[in-house]
Formats: sequence, structure tokens, C-alpha cells
Amino acid sequence: MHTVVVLASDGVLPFELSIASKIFGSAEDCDGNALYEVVTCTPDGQPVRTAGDFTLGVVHDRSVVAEADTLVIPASPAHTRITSSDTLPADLAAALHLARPGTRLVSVCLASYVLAAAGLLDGRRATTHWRHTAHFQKAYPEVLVQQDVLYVDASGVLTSAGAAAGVDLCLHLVRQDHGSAVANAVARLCVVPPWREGGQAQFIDRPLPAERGASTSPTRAWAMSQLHRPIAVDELAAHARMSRRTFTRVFRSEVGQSAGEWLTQQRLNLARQLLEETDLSVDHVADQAGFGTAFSLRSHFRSALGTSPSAYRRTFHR
DNA sequence: TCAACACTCCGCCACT
DNA sequence: AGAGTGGCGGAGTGTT
Repeated sequence: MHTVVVLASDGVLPFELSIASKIFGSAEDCDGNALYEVVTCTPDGQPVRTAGDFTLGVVHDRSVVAEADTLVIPASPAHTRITSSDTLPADLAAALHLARPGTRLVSVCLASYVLAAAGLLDGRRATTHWRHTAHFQKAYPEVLVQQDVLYVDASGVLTSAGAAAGVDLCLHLVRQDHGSAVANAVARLCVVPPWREGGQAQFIDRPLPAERGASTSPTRAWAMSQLHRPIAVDELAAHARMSRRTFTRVFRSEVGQSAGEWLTQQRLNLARQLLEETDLSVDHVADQAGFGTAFSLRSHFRSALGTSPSAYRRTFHR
């Protein structure tokens, strides 16, 4: 059983506090067994005041952090006053110190300040509430602060933007741990969208895994292996052994977007990966990701991510 | 920047 | 009767 420890500190925001227990606590396997144990603690086990009109009494103190597979830190408005390692409260520092190596660290909203003060975000991509990204960047110049994203998954250290973006982040983790089917079931149970697209640019490391049992799934897997060349909808429909009309209908009902939109998104994901991990020219990236021309890549990049391929590479190349 | 063209999406409706 | 399928065509989008 995967243990999620929620570390609540003084002034914790009730909404942010509850996200992890709601999302992880709702994840079940096909037999209805819980997939996560969610444990809430405070640094010294004493009740803490919340930002609401009540105090939070807990059973555990920070010692449970040592058992965490995932440590979640919900935001408190007081976190914005943590602008250096010197201002990190000793009890919070002590709690973080108890986490085993390899423990997944998650901050919701302003709690990014806590991780940054502990030096855990140095040289890493991270985000926080949009109202505080400028202040956050100034306080922690070593952090690669991302704006206009819902969350950042920087291999083991995850940060989310304001409030409800914590829901997206927790769903992302459930999806990573147990796949789309479980994550979508949690989203349905909690009546939240399983995957927010909208105008929000999200810098995600990996594309969504294909859902099992969906009839366009093999075709999507096939298309993923053909991204370097043009793929017409008729070709996809033929692969799925459906008429074009049925294919487009089934595709939308399973994936939630049209075949063309999905294809462009997969091409963009591939292009981003190539920009991050290779030194291929933008022309070659455009070619390999199936955009045909660099102009086409740039135009799609701009409308989906609000930036250019070369600017993206300057920020994310590793 | 513009225009012509190609392709895609989806409501509608008939057929199985 | 009702669900699933697929052709048609107009509106919209992307490409050259």
C-alpha cells in the first residue's frame, strides 16, 4: 500500500488541505480496494489553526513522514513569508528531513515556498499560485519558475499552481501510478474533469497512456508509431476498420477530442520531447514530429503553448 | 497578407 | 422500437 502523508502547518487552507485525501482516498482497484493510505499530520502532532474558522486536530506528528511514499504539503498563506532557508520554520524543516530518499514530494499552491526553502527546487522546474510567481522567482532565483501551467512534474518533486490545480496534480499522480482507468474513475467520483485542456499550457513529461478496452486504442497506438509522416483521418478509420463517420464519432466519445486535435497534440508532445532531449534543428524536429514544415510547427507551438520551439528549447533543454 | 484549395468535423437522416 | 452505422454536405480550419 502506497502511503500518502499530508503535512499540515499553521494557517493551512482547508480546501488545499483536503485535496490529497479526497483524490488519493478515492482511488480504488477493480475490486474496490483502496490504493492509497492517506495520513494527515502536523509537525508536532498538536492541533493547528486553519485559514478557516476552525482548528485541525490530528492523530499523528511528523514522525509519520518517515513512512511516506508521497509527501504532500498543502498551502498556508504564511508560506509566502518563507523567502529563504533561514525563514523556514524549524519544525517544518525537521519534518522534511524525515522523508526517506526517493519520497515523492508534492506541494499545493503556495507550499512551493516550503520546498524551495529546503533547497529541493534548485535547478528544477516548478510553479506556484499565479499571483506569486514573480515574488517566488525573486526569492528563489535558482528555481526555474513556470508560469501559466497547472502543475510541474520535475521527476519526483511536483508543484502545482493555485488551489484547484492541486486536484489536477493529484490526478496526474494517480494516472501515473495506476493508469488512466483508475484516474478517470476517481475524477468521475469527485465530479471533476479527468484532464483539463482549455487554454492552459501544461508541461507534462509523458503523454497519456492509452485506455484499455477502448476500440480506437490500437489505432491510437499505431498512429503514435507513425507520427513522423502525415496521417489522414481516412487512414485512421481504415486501421480501426470503421467508416470515417463512425470513427470520428467513436474517437470523440473515447478520447474527448477529435482525431485531428489528438494527432496534433501527440505531434506537439513528440516535438517537445525532441526539443528537450536532442540537438536536432527545428526543421528536423518539425519533420520528425510530422509537421512537415518548421512554419507549421511554430504556428501550432504558438497556439498550444504560447511560445516558440526555440524559446521552449532554451528553457527546457537538458 | 491574401486567396484558392484540401481536409476535417459533425448534424442530419436513412439504412441495417 | 431502439441502437449502431455510415453517407452527405455545409461550416470551419489548416496548408500552400
